[in-house]
Amino acid sequence: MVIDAPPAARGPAPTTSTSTTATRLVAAARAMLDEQGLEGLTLRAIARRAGVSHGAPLRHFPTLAVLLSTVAAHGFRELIAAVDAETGALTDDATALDRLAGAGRGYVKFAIGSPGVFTVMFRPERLDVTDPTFVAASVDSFQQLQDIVEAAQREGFHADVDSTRLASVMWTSMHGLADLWLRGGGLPGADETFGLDEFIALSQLMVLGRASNIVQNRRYLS
Amino acid sequence: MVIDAPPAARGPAPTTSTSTTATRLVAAARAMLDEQGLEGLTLRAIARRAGVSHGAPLRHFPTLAVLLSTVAAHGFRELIAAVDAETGALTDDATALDRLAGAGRGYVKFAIGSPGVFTVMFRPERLDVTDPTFVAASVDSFQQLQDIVEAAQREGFHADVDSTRLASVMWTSMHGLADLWLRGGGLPGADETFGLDEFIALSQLMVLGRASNIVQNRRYLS
DNA sequence: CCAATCCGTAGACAGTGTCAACCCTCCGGT
DNA sequence: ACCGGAGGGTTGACACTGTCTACGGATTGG
Repeated sequence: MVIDAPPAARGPAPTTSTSTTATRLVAAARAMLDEQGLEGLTLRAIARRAGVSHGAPLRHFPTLAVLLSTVAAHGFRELIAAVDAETGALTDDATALDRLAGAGRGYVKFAIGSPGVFTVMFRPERLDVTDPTFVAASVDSFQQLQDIVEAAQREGFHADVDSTRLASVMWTSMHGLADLWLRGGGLPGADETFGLDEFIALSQLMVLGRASNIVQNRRYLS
Repeated sequence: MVIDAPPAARGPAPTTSTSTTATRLVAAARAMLDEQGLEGLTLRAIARRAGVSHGAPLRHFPTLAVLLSTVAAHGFRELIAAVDAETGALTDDATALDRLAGAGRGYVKFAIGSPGVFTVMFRPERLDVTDPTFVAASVDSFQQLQDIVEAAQREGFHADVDSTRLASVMWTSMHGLADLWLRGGGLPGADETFGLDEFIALSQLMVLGRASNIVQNRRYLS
């Protein structure tokens, strides 16, 4: 019946130590998001998947919204890692603006690669948006972006603009692309020859300007 | 008990003709969205608000998702009107790029002014995204944008880019701003001196370039 | 005039989130 | 050595949800 690894059959702590019921609930929710998205993501279904009774989750999370906030917080940590991976893959001669473009690519590719978690991260109606670990993770994610933006500003990119506000605008441009792409499995005008990478490049061409496209064109526009 | 205008007390059609049960259900859902957003937007609550029994809605909409898709379709019609109003308010010497900027302002201002409907319009998990009237309304909304984009291209704005794809990118930039603004009641860096209008202008400064900002600066940046 | 159709009702059903009662197991203090 | 409490699991109940079905009354077309 239980698909994932069943937990403590009963009473005693398995004390594998990294496989507490709380973490297994979060993992179960995460797995369901990957497989089915938001659909059927209920408290009881998560509990079933984790192999516990329907009342068990409330011993660890006061409410479903808090459980999902924990999942979303993990999502933000993964997002940070994905952005790091994308910017870290740049060659040494990359400019700060190239890194900013890389951060945008990392953001969108994470969203499209993990649509379930990404979606729940931006469904405030299903989260407890005041949950401290959720808030901390999303603040850290924004700070990561702001750091990159500030580096680009030091190289002259819109140096006169407040860096927080500039980072906000960078965020909105990539977020809108990710959100609308996810909404309908693409965007008007997308086809085999012009896919996600091309849309990212086009969007960044407009937002970041031509200067940033030296690297982008080399990598993504043939 | 019933807050809105009660419908047919019983049997006979009131035949006010524009106040059928179907339209009143849509109006009730719309009113609830304006007042409480997504929260508590259930089939039965909509029925209560419309003054009918909980089974009545299914006589007119096969499912809650279809009812909400109808509400969302209305939202797209309103959005089209809001964009028309914003671009129509421009003076005669406005360029096509100014109109494009106006369309963006209209989009974001509609979203922030009617957050409930706007949000449901972009919650595919609560809609039947195959509903024909929903699809038609959203297609029309995109077409409206594309027409404006094409006019700007005729004036030289990124004339070499496919107009559908360019319109998609314009859409994502404003949509991301609206979505993230709604998510937290603002954006990092917003305050009394730098609000929504300023974020719109900053975003458009980057996406549309400096040329479009003659009008914008005059109107929104002091 | 009468049958069919429309459109409303009420009741049932499975499933939901949350709460309360219970119960077992572990651990620290005396 | 015991025992009391806490932690963390169980089950059952509650109000509520979306949808289905059976029912009933009015309107209307043949």
